[in-house]
Amino acid sequence: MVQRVLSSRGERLAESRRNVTSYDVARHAGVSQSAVSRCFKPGASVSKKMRERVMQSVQALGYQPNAIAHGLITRRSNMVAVIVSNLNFYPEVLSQLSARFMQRGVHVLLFTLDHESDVARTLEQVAQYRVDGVLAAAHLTREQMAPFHQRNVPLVFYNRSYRDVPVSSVCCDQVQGERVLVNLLAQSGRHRSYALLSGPADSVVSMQRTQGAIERLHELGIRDLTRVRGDYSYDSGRRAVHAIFEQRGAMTDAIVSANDMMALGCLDELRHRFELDVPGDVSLVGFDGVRAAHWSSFDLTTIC
Amino acid sequence: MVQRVLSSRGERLAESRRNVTSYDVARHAGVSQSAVSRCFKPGASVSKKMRERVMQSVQALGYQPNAIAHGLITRRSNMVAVIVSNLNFYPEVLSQLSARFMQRGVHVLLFTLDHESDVARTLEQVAQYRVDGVLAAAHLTREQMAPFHQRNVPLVFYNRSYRDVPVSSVCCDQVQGERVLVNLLAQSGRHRSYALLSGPADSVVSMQRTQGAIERLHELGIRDLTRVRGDYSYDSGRRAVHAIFEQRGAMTDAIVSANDMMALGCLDELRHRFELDVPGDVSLVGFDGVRAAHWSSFDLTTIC
DNA sequence: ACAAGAATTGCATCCGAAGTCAAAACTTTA
DNA sequence: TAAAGTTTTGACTTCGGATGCAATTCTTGT
Repeated sequence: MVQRVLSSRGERLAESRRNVTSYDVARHAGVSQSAVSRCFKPGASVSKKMRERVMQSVQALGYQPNAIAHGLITRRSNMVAVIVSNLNFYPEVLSQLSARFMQRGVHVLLFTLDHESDVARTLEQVAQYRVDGVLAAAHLTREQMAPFHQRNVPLVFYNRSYRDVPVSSVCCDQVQGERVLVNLLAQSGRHRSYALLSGPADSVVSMQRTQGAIERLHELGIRDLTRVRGDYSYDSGRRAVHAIFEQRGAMTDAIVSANDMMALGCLDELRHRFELDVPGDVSLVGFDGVRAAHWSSFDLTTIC
Repeated sequence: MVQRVLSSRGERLAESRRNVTSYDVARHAGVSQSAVSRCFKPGASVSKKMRERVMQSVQALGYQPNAIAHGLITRRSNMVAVIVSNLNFYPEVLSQLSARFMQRGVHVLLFTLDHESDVARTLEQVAQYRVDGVLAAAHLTREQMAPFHQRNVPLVFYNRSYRDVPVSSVCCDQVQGERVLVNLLAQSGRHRSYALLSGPADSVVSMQRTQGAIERLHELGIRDLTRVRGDYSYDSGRRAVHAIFEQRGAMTDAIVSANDMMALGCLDELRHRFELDVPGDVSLVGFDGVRAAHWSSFDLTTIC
């Protein structure tokens, strides 16, 4: 019975479009399928003669091992999920990440979040692909992390940390970072009126940065603070300048932005629309250290 | 015999860490595995009662269908490979792409190329994952495309086209585009000396754009042309300005850059290091239409 | 040349879900 | 209420490669 099954497998080789499998290679080389499989496993027990014979058939048939089948049996997909939010997307980081992973034979399965709304659905997908690890540049609740811990899937956060939850994360201290930036502004001692430009309401990172800024400003005895909210984009930074000036006239002479993109938007709007000098008339700090912030047109004060 | 196998499968349920499978759900709900499977297939023949019973067990056990196993049997991985080169990486495009694919239940498996050197290895990986389609923002030779055609895997190129090879590609006409940009420079009629800043030597896109520029400049009777090469990066744009001025003194008053990033580098270097006015003293055109090109600090002339 | 040991090889089975097909359960009709 | 038709359900096989184990072949030592 089993024999019949095996032989019918072989016979079907004749069929057209099917992908070449290890059985096909085995038949062509006159060896067992196990032998073929072993030839692709580094460090397996295979004689030189066998390896040659198999590899010849591999070449002849153009065999490519099926990573999906491999993943099923070994329970390792050799893929890591990278979850990024569409809004604050770090291109350099992603590209470097992928390159480094690929060097180690791991591939990046990309998940993007439009709004934090579909996090749950996205996490389901992540779970279904049985990825070997997850790198999240997005906020997860404790409940959302749990499945990964249960299944022993490494979960690492990028650019956000959690107090009281034992998860790995690669990030800077958002609160402390913002305090440092505020200090830089304050130490010149010449600012009359501060504005604070936050990110989206549901961004934990924005919350932490904003908190750091407010704390430090309060400690420094600064009370006069305009607060506006953006969405992390360049354009929202430009709009924010208008919002700020509407609230306070053009008094504001220091702006603390929750990220670099918005800061760049502010900067351009201040300089080109309002014809103000930055940092002469208005000082500005960002956060993230994106490439563009260092370009000589901007030379934005930023960190991370 | 087969029965024993099945029952031993069931018994192993008692083991600890294993992922919950459809067999586990079936056993818990007292139905067959096929039934569980059908409950996850839209439009399958399942009674309401059955679906409820199964879903209850699914909830109870926290079952997540295994996309790997699903992919193996259906021969559809629901993944598309996106191959991008590390150098010219279009963040917005990638993020939009991923979002749109995800809406359709397809996921992006990311492949990055450091140098065009490891293309072959990368393509092997792509093949092994049995992706349902490939989007390549990189140059492939005819031989490298062949396997995809043979296996009927849709292959689409982004931002590069091939003459005489029947492949889909989404891109603009590089040659014509550059001709248009040259026209824009030329029509002012006030430029004495042109410089052409190309991309990496192995970039076909750069070759085409450069070719378009040279053709058109020649047609316009412009002979005085400095040529330098960059690597598509902002920094290489800055360096290029020095290279250009070393070759021609500061005569050059029009620069055609093969992409926007380098153009922005040029622009910043011209303005802030050489204190020249752009576009007053030197005119500049890019190519790609990246976001930053439209920022008001730059307002770079670009297309695509 | 032969036994003991080491290195290879093949058989059978597994990974986890999907699809085929026939049996079973439920409806409708006469 | 029995026959005929329709819908559900389950048993079994399949996808393609990995692996434990026994069988086989190859080395060694004597």
